[in-house]
Amino acid sequence: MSDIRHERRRQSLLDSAYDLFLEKGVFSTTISDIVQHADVAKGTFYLYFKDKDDIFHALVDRISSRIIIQSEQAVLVSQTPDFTERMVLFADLIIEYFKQYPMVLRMLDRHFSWPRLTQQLQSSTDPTAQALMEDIRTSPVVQRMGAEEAWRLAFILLEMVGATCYSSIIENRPAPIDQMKPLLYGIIRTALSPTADAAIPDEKKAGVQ
Amino acid sequence: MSDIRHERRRQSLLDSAYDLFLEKGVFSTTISDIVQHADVAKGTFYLYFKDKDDIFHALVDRISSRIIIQSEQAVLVSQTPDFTERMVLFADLIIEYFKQYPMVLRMLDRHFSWPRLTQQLQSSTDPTAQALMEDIRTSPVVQRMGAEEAWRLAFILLEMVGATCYSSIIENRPAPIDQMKPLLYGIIRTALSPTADAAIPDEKKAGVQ
Amino acid sequence: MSDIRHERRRQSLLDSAYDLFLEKGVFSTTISDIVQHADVAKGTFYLYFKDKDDIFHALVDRISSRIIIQSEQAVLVSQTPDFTERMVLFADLIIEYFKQYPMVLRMLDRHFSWPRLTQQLQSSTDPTAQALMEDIRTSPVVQRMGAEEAWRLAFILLEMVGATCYSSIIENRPAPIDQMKPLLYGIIRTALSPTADAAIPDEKKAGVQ
Amino acid sequence: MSDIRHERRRQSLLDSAYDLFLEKGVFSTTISDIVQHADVAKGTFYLYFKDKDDIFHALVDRISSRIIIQSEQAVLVSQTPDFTERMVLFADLIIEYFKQYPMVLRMLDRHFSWPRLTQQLQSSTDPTAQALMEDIRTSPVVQRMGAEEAWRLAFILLEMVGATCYSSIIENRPAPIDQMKPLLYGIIRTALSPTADAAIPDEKKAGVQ
DNA sequence: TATGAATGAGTATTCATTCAT
DNA sequence: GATGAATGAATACTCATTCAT
Repeated sequence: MSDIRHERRRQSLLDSAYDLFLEKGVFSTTISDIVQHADVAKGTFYLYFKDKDDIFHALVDRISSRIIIQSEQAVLVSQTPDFTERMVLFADLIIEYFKQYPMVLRMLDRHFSWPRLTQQLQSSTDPTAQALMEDIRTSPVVQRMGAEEAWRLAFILLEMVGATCYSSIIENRPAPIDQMKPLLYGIIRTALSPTADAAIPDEKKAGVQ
Repeated sequence: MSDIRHERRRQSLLDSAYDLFLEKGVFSTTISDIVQHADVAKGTFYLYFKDKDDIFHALVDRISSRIIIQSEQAVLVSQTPDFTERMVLFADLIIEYFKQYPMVLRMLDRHFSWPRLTQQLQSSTDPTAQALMEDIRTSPVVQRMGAEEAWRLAFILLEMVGATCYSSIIENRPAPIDQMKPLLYGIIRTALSPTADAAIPDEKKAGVQ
Repeated sequence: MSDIRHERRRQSLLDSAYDLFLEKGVFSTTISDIVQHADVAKGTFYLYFKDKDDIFHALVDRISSRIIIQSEQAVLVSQTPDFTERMVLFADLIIEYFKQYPMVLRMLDRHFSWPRLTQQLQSSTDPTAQALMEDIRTSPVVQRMGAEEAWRLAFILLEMVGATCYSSIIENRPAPIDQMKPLLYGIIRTALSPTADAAIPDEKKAGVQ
Repeated sequence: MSDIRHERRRQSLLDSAYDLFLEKGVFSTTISDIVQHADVAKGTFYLYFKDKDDIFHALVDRISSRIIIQSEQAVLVSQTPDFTERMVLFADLIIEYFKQYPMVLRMLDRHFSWPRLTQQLQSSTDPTAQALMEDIRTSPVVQRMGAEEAWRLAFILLEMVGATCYSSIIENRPAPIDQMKPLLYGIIRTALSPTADAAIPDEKKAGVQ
């Protein structure tokens, strides 16, 4: 299958981009750098990717998926019984990942994002990804709020975690990430707990103005 | 006063950058564009700013301050008695601003951020900025959690609002901003309400891992 | 042969640089001028040379070689029997060349130099260059002083000729080159003559101090 | 006297240029650098010098004079009886100076030159400079060859020494300066000795061609 | 498919010089 | 004389993209 050769080469370019983006930053890495490091010809790049932005987003997707799946695997292993605590653990594992690999976080440049992921994860054949999807689908939160609403909530919480990681770990503000964690987890817990629903206002109250 | 001339010229360059960044995007705007639009010589730019990044960040600060102050003014006018509701209103006004001026949001490119702001606001002589600072300082949340902790909470909530605005308004996901609002405000209300504190775990529970 | 295309293009850039350096001077000639005159794209220049200095030195080498070889050809044609007189004739031909093409001398800007040349000439496949090398190697001076010492002497004499040409022809001092010639040739003759050796002090006398 | 202030400031600019030219090279030093280091305003520079070239040449003259005078002083102290040996010693002292301060040699960039100097020295009121002039004027060489011819010879020999120093000390070729010295001094000795005159050809023989 | 030489548009930045104060 | 803010011309160099082989 030439498809295998094709995919292997594509991955080789992604690997190359990953190394260089981490090392020199996305901006300073040129397509010349990438092909040189991947040991293919200049023109070959364009057979696989449209431009630097294209390969960057493909890379963001790959990394994000891996972080998500890796974290979910650890969640499954932990056999945490409570859904909310599973989600807190999930968030914690992601934060720990970024703590350990801050350069990855810097590279992602706030592009670590849930919605982009859900698309991928939902169509993923990876069993761990499917387990995560299933866990959320059958969660009490979805049953209480409905799937749509629950996804949005999950989205907001992940954005919150991602944005806070970026500011705290990369820009060192407003405080070290370990001091931000209790607050983040507190918010996640209350947001997912049944009592939290009460705080959600009626539609009419939504627009405060 | 040569200082006045100096400041006026600086503002003129910032105005020029603002117009062009909004119109053509930050990346596509060149220093040449900026000086031409401001009607000063090329070299003059470098007397005021180091490079494009420098003027961009100066601009982000200026815009962010203005949005904050403008929103706080409306909050003051509303005479909302409850602190939590003042904060929800404050968030709402910011969201409405970005809804109305999505290009500003795009321009800020996720750089609308609380900590960068607090530094400025705290040293600001603007009465509205001082009123905001005072309101937070004397809030029940600060009294309950302590100033440090409260600032971090505020920070997280603002990051959450900003990140959600960006995704929702600019990238149209996962849902229109009006559908995100109830969830955001719910989270803000519970986070600021006294009962929320119960959800904040002890230090020992913080590290889930 | 891609090598032939490559070399042809390189020479074309050198030709272009030669024309412009002579016409406008090295300083006033820009890379843009060179590529325009050579009718290639800007970027192409950088595939062949690092910067203006790089092409300048490549050009100096090319010109110097040509002057040397051309002069040696005339020496061979003259069938001058005596080695010393061959060398004086050789110097004279170089001086005459610079007299005829003062702009070349100006362009070389005192970079016409023997050691840089010997490297090239020694590895040259040009029969005239090889004849020159052979003539020197088998000269009585080499036999008397040893090769090392003789090369150094030749070097000093060529530096002397070059520096005097520059001052005399380009800066008109201290006198017209024709009035400098007798002195130069006198020095060359005594330096190469057997009796000159007597004047070369012992090592101990070398450090006057 | 405002003249004193003027001269002091001029010297201060020259000092500044000297420091910076040595440290960063002539090319990389800007007029801004010079005025900043001299602690005067930009415009002031132009009250004293036309441009960078102007101050550079003023500096070359100052340095060259100092080296010459300093060397002549040592010659006078040595009380060497023979004129030729005084000249060899003089050359040696110059070489030793450049050996000790190669950066000065680099800065002079082959502009250390006799004719430029003679003008200055001849009009100099410095007693050492006058002693040097007098020594040459009354030398046997001048008596034998005539003043004109002798000056030209001196010129050639100084050019030879300067060019050889530059190549040897700065560009390390063709050999260390200490190995070049015996040859240089041999040439100087024979050139100044009475027997050397014999080698100077008649006018008709001058043009070898 | 793959190559990599050639392209050339595009831009930041420097710095000598001026001149109103 | 002295200042230094303002000027703006001038230029090197990069790098994404193409296309003939």
